[in-house]
Amino acid sequence: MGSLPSDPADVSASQTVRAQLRLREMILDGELPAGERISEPVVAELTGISRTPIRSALIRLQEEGLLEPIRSGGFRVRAFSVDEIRDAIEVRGTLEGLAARLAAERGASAANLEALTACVVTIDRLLEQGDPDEARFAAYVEANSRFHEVLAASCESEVVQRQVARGNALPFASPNGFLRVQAAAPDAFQTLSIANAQHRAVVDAITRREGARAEALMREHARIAHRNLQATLANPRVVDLIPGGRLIVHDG
Amino acid sequence: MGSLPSDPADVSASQTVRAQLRLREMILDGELPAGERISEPVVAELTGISRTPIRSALIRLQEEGLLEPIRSGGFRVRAFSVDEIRDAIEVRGTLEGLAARLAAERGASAANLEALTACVVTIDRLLEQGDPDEARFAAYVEANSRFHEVLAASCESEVVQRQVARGNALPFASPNGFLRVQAAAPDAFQTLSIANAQHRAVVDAITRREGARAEALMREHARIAHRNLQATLANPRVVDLIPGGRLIVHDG
DNA sequence: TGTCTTTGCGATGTATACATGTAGCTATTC
DNA sequence: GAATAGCTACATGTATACATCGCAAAGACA
Repeated sequence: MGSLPSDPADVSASQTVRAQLRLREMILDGELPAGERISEPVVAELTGISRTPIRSALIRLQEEGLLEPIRSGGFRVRAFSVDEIRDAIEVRGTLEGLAARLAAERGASAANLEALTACVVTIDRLLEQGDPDEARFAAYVEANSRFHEVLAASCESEVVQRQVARGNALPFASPNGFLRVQAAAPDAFQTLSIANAQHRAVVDAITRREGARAEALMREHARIAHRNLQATLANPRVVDLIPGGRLIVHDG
Repeated sequence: MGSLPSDPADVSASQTVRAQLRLREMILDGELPAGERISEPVVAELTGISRTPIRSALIRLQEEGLLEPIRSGGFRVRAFSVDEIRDAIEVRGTLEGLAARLAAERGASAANLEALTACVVTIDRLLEQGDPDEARFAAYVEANSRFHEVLAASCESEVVQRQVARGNALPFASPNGFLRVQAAAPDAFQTLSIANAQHRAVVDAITRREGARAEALMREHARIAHRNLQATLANPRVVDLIPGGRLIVHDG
């Protein structure tokens, strides 16, 4: 009842889930700065949610990797070095590569292959339309998201799917993490075209049961994010285009 | 105060940690059978710990993969199909392979390389002594554990290390999961020798900065567990030799 | 003036009380 | 006899009260 009515997607969910969503949002938006201790009473007051559900949410966010425990108790918002982001991207690529390989070796269902193809086609059409406006960009994010989601599901392994989701948990590691800066780059069209060509090639590899090829492609596909990371660092003004950009610590 | 004095490793830790350790133990020992809902008041009574820390522990164990949420609320002990265990082993191999590759490509520290070699030498000496008694087996477990631990640390990446730890979280996926059944097999000496030869080869590959070789070796190394899993299924009497063996559900 | 000590505030960790919702059982009716 | 409806009991989700521990600030003493 105490929760603000402006909160989105907060209806008909438990306080714990609401707290988790809200806190993640606050962290990614920089309302809770990196390195700062999270005070339970303060965020309880801020969100209008009592301490108990806040507590549960904090534990989940720690497991998620967004928070780190403090020795004397409680949590603080984690800061991410460039090296850590690079490694997180590599982890995602490796896990998505595993999913692709297993999908190829074990055979993906016709439904999943169709869904993957549909995503590729959608993205191709969007790219044909030239410079993206906000609506087309949202459609692109949606299709890209769905491609990676269906791919993880294509190996029909809950265990793998779960682990891939964990690999994507860090905001910078997610397939959509750097999408906004990617789309804002001068060579955006080319990069996005290459990315979608990789999508298409992966679907082809899975269809032909070529596991090693599918795996290598997904790994390389993830490494596009490395370039985007570099671009982000070179042009600090775009740091606010990526979720949680403020959490990046710029060390030597 | 209410906790049983017989509890091991329970001194000087928070109630939450105690609860997590104790609950994990109870699940792995079969005290809390797979599929059964975990009743907070019951385990609170059983452990002498109040509901709040129990709650925190349950959330952590869910993130760990040992529990699954129930739609109407609460958690139940997860059952693992043979396929899921197979996939979990594959995930571990993939992540340890990543760690090995990065260690090779980036170069491992002299200290880590020495520590890895020390583990290999220790295991070799233990194998030379013939049939293992309980003490030698414990030493073997210790050395094997340490090898995998140091390997994960050798890429100097907290992110990778963390993800490897997550991959090992499921009891069957851990490097030591099937060690007892492996040591009890008739061809135990040969299998353990092969495993240690793989250890040695990985160290060699990392030293020579041969990333692809190191990765392939760790993947194949993990797959030894597949054979052990088959052996376990063929001889149901050894199911109690592996931690959490009772959680395996035997479907067609 | 600097350092050490002490005091106080506020945080977390823990326990418990309360409300709501669900599942299972029983009784009644068709 | 079976099915349905209602009730009971117990579970979780939530809120809050309490104790302990850490940290910071202020004051006193050398």
